[in-house]
Amino acid sequence: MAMTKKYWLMKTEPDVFSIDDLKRDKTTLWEGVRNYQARNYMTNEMKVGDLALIYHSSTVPPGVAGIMEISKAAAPDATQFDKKSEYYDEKSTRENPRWHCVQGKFSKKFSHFVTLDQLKSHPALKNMLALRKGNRLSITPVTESEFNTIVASGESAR
DNA sequence: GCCAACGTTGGC
DNA sequence: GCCAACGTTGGC
Repeated sequence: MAMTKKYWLMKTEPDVFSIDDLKRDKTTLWEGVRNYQARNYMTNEMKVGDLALIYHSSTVPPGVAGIMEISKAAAPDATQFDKKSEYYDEKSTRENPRWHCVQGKFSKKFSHFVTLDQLKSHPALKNMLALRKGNRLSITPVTESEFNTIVASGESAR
């Protein structure tokens, strides 16, 4: 029996890594997550074939830029062992790594960037986890209908 | 286990 | 650059 596909929203600062970088590179390791709840989503719940909305944060305006498909399950994040990396974690060991990351592959860039204002004003998204006040998690689950609503906005002719 | 102090996120 | 909201750390 095939597992039900899950949907996610994953934040990235496009100055660091953008949907265009993903399109160019084809795949990416989602390195640098240093929050346990976000990590747990990757290690415990994300499966190959899941789809993630790529959200550009700290931009004007912020919003959803496209879609990435999860292409490899979570594995230890190499940057935690790299002393030169800003993601280095001295408390992490190779025997017992703290941080993991999934691999994603480019799926699509929306023809229309879906801004945070549009997300907030859409009735079908009023319960969306990522939009709740104070939510700073870089990875959040998205329902299938929320996902489809956002994709429809991103792909709509305007 | 509590909680104050501190650090980070991310919209504005 | 500000700051609300939240997560993490570490002393006790």
